[in-house]
Amino acid sequence: MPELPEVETIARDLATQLPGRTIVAVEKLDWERMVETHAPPAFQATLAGRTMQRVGRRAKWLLLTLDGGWTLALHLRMSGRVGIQCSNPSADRHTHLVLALDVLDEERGRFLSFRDPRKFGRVRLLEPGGLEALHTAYGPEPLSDHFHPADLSHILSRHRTRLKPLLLNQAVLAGMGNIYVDEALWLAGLHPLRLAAALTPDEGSRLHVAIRTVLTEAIQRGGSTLRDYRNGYGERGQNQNYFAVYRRTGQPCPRCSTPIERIRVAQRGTHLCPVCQPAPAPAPSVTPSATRP
DNA sequence: CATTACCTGCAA
DNA sequence: TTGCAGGTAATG
Repeated sequence: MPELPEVETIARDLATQLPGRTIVAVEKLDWERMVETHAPPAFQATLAGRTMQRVGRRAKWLLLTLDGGWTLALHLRMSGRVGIQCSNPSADRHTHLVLALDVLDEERGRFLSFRDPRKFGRVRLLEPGGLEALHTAYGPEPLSDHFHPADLSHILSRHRTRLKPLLLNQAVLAGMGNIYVDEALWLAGLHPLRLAAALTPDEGSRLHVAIRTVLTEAIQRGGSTLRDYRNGYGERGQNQNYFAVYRRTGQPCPRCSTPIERIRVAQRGTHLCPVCQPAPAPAPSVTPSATRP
């Protein structure tokens, strides 16, 4: 599901609603494996009475800063959805976590919910040390002011792998997923099977621009909704209407009109324009070429 | 690096 | 019925 732009959009929405609100109780928790750090009684005991101070994001984690140095971290994985509701959503069979919030007035939602039909989503309740570990587990934030072309060049040069699996690796670069890797590689004109370390300096800087452009535009459009994703208000994103290649197999490339192809890379459906993204030279054969005169 | 597992729902 | 899905961790 959500990649960086979707999680960022949710975080910005929640940031207008949650700071200052107090968690009264865990109203529902019916999928215990969702909470990785605590058994349900300790989870409830630690959360109850805490006030939310800030909402942020690191990689694809949504971070709710609580008083006392705690952080509630939510990962939506493939089908997770987070939102604030005025009426209790606990009856929904796919809503596995509901936090009851303090009552302010009729307008403000009183329930913070995590819905996830596939049950891949995860929750961690972290002390300061745990938050540090979470931060160091991930690569740089691609939209940070500190992420320069040289940082990407360095990443590319020190990995002997192909572009797509590299960009999907959260420990190397945080926040890219299947959609935005395909889109960024198309924008940069690079085939997903190219070897990272073999890019020219120009190709590296094109990729740097492409990554930041694709992510920034997706945030401006409120993220991409394929099926499950909704922002903090339950609304769909619009970025899916602007995909160049993702899930556009057979449709014309926006740049050259060649039909988009779909291949399998790193076990993921991968979309590309065979003209704009020329395939790398095939792996060297074991025997020398027999086509010599 | 590839495969499998984790889950459910939906389209082909 | 099969295969596929926005992610990641755990295996050979």
